[in-house]
Amino acid sequence: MKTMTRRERQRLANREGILEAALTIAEREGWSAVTIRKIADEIDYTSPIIYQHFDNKEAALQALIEEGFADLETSMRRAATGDDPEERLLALGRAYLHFARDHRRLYELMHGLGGVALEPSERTAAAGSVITLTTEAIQTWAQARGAHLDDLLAASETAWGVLHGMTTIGLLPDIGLERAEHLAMETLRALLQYWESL
Amino acid sequence: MKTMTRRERQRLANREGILEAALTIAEREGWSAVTIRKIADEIDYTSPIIYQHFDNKEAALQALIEEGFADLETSMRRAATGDDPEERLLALGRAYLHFARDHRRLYELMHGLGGVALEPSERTAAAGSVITLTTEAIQTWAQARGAHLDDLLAASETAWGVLHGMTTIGLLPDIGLERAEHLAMETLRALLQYWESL
DNA sequence: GATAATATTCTACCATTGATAGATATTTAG
DNA sequence: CTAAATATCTATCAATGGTAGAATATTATC
Repeated sequence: MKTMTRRERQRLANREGILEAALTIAEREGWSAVTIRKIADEIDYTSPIIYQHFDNKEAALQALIEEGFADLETSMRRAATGDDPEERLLALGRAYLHFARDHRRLYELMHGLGGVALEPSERTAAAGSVITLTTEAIQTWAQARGAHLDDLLAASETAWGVLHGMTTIGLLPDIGLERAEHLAMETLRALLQYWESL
Repeated sequence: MKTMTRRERQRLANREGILEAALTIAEREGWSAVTIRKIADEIDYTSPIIYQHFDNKEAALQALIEEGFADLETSMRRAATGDDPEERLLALGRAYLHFARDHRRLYELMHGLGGVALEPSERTAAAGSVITLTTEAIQTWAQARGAHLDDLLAASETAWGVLHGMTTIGLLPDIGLERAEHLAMETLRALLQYWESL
């Protein structure tokens, strides 16, 4: 009996268990309700345990952010499978919006929304691979189309800005992520046409 | 002597003084450093005074947000003076980015960044007039150009998303708001060209 | 199997925060 | 000059992030 409880605990009182618990609480009550004590409660431990796995609350959330960007990258990679370079770019964008729809709270955390203060620089670092992915897709598209894009990085940053901007307004109750996805797709189409015309 | 101090205090211990103090602290140390006690210190009072003017901390910040959107609207109105509808739209966008540059911290607060949790619905309400302004400018442009825009609101939301998205990435240290402004302008141009081609 | 060594977990505490009640000063009115 | 009204402060609360050290459980040693 006791051993059983013990084993159960072992399962939760590790890095991953703590992060899961934090995310669970955030999904229920938002990020500002995520406290060390509630996380500890969620995994049936007391608060000091958390500090054996993370230096502080911020470090734990930072870990979640990194996991989140890794997941986002995976989702985007999986989505961009088609042959048509333009369709692949749009699929990348759709995957981005779908990630936000399916992991709202995590998306909030990853972008400094939801009442958690985190250094922007650390968030940027985590976003790096997503940018790289987008840059590659744009480069492929530009080559296929014979478009002459002098600043590839700028194009990628622009796409990123568009996706994040539309997602942010899509998170507002009046607009919604479905509509935001539509707006984002149209904007991306507009950008591709524009780049092709340069 | 005492009267002097008294008068000095009177000047600060009102709604506006409190909001000014909060903003001052935020400019110095960021929003998560803005505490009731620090605000009180800044205006040479003790903390309970704040609650004579605002129900709670959130209400004070909400008031700042509303002031912020009103300021943003004013800035944008002032900027959009030219005759050419396209140039006016771009000027609107530039004014948006310039506002973020000149009032970084306030912009963060207005958009839920910087570690302050606020109901998105209230922020949306405050943003209403900016949307209206943009919508009008787009409508004028569409009429002048004979562009057939079936969903004017969608166009306006798109522009808003682009501006906010580019601003957000511009706030990141690696990119900067100057570059973000350039990217935003290009995207708006792309959108106008696209809308015209519909 | 008892006991010492080690690892694990908890209790008790600290300073800071948002917020409130009630005491104390200060101004105004009679 | 006193009394009512107003303005302000002190003292306190519960919740938070974080830490030290006590207590418990586990493992190794004899």
